[in-house]
Amino acid sequence: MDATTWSGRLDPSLLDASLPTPLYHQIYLVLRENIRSGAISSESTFPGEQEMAKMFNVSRITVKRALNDLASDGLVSRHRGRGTIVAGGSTIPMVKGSFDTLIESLHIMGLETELELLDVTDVPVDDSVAQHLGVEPGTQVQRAIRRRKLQNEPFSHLVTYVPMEIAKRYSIKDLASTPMLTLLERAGHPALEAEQWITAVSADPLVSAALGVSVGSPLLKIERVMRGAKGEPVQVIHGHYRPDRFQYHVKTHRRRAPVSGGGPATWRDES
Amino acid sequence: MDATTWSGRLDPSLLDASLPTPLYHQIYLVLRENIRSGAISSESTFPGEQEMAKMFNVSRITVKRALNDLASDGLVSRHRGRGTIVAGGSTIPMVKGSFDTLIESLHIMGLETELELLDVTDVPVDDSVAQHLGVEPGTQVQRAIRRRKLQNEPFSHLVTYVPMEIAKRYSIKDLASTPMLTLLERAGHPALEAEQWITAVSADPLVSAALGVSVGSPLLKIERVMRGAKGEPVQVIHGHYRPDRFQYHVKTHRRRAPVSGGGPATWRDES
DNA sequence: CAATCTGGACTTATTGTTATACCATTCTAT
DNA sequence: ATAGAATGGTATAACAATAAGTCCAGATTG
Repeated sequence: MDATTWSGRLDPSLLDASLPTPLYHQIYLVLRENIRSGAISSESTFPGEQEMAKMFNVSRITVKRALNDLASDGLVSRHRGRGTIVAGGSTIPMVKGSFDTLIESLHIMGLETELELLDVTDVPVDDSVAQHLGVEPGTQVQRAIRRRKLQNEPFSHLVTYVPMEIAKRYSIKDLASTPMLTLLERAGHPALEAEQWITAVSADPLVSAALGVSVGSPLLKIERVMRGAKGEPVQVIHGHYRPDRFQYHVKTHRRRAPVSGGGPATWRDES
Repeated sequence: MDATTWSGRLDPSLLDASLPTPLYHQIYLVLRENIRSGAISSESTFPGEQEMAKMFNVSRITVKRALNDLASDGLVSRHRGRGTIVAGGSTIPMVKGSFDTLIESLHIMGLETELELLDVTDVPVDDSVAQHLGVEPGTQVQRAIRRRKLQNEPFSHLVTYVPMEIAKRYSIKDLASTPMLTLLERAGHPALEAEQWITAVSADPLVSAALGVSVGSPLLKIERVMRGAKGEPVQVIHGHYRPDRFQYHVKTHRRRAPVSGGGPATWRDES
């Protein structure tokens, strides 16, 4: 086996034909993920279209379309007679979020990224947000929709809900120019505690349009509740992040040496 | 407005027709996400098909198909003359991962969930894993593919890579019965440090088959490098998690009181 | 320079999506 | 009770997209 040729170890019989997603797009997704994760190293050459067609058990033209889509994304380059080559040096800027140093992380974000204020409206909260904010469903709160960019490329879509009594202590102008955490501090409700839930979701049309991704493509979703000195909720954030531009990074270490074969030990975050 | 009727605040003009994803599926995804996140409370009634068709600016039959798909997932119930009602009490068991108490979390998982050993093979590592393990690409390592279930429903797909010199200190039989962290301890390389990267990815055919989800559906992906006493990598895990059955939960608090308008403060995890 | 690899372009059968029109059931106001 | 107006369900048809077969063009390699 040639070291510069990717030896696809993909099980062919696993594409699902009973799906609304066309085959060529499924193949596109698989290959893109393999490229992004580094499982297919850059500068390496794919097997030919014919061979890949056999691998996936589809027609050659189906593979071709997937590869062409990758090429139009700039992830691979294709040349007659030479083959399809994984584009090297894909220096996509990547934002790294971190739990260890949440605030530093947010501050660095604030410095290195641009924030866009898309909308500010007072809305009645739905059940989920109401529960987190500790108010009755339907209560009016201030909803701000913001978008964060890195080098002019959007990577996160943020919907924040702030109780009216806190929100009325700053202006919409402030919102556009000042970090929200600072505004909350000034309003007398500094965020002291954060609780987060992290999942993955399909991009819905609203968010996908804002982030420039396809509807249904995977996004990292983070729901965050910020609480003040008395444990009172001061802010709820629903954040959606492009996984190709944003990644959460966590480093933990064990608190005490493990006992061989023993019970659970505890870990804590690095400082 | 009736309290039991969901007042859809969905922007109609945002469905993207220039995509491989059909309209009915985009609508399905949007509604499903709204139900799952709690934005549409359970027991509430949707507006009629006709009205929703206007909302999304599509034909009634397109909305119908989305709603039928939701119904066949058991998320809503539909009755002639009555309408479409969000199914209540969706007691889907959910596993909660946590960074704060990584090991406890893993131990609880080990107790409350079932682990399946799907495959153990010695394979040459790809570039990405090689880098994390600090070995040359192509070096042989032990790869174990495992699947974790909660109440017989799979929720995670785990691929672990262990250097051969560590792997040969335990048997495959051990692997099937004993937690991996315990095996590593016994092998003289207890995991003392963990580094994780969290993103979202589309399910590729291999993982989707193992987890029982559609190809292309969103999954939470966690890459974890475990290191020993001297910082030597002892294990690399590539984990894929079903977002409807697994969620990461993090609670952090600020280390010191913030200075109003001041510089960055630090946070750390709750203990 | 010829054989053979590579990807590209064209045509076509099939499938899937979406819309229009009409039917069945349930609820509600009379 | 009963009529009307909700609701969702079914049938048909136009249209678009997918995926396969076949032939063509450029590059590489001996």
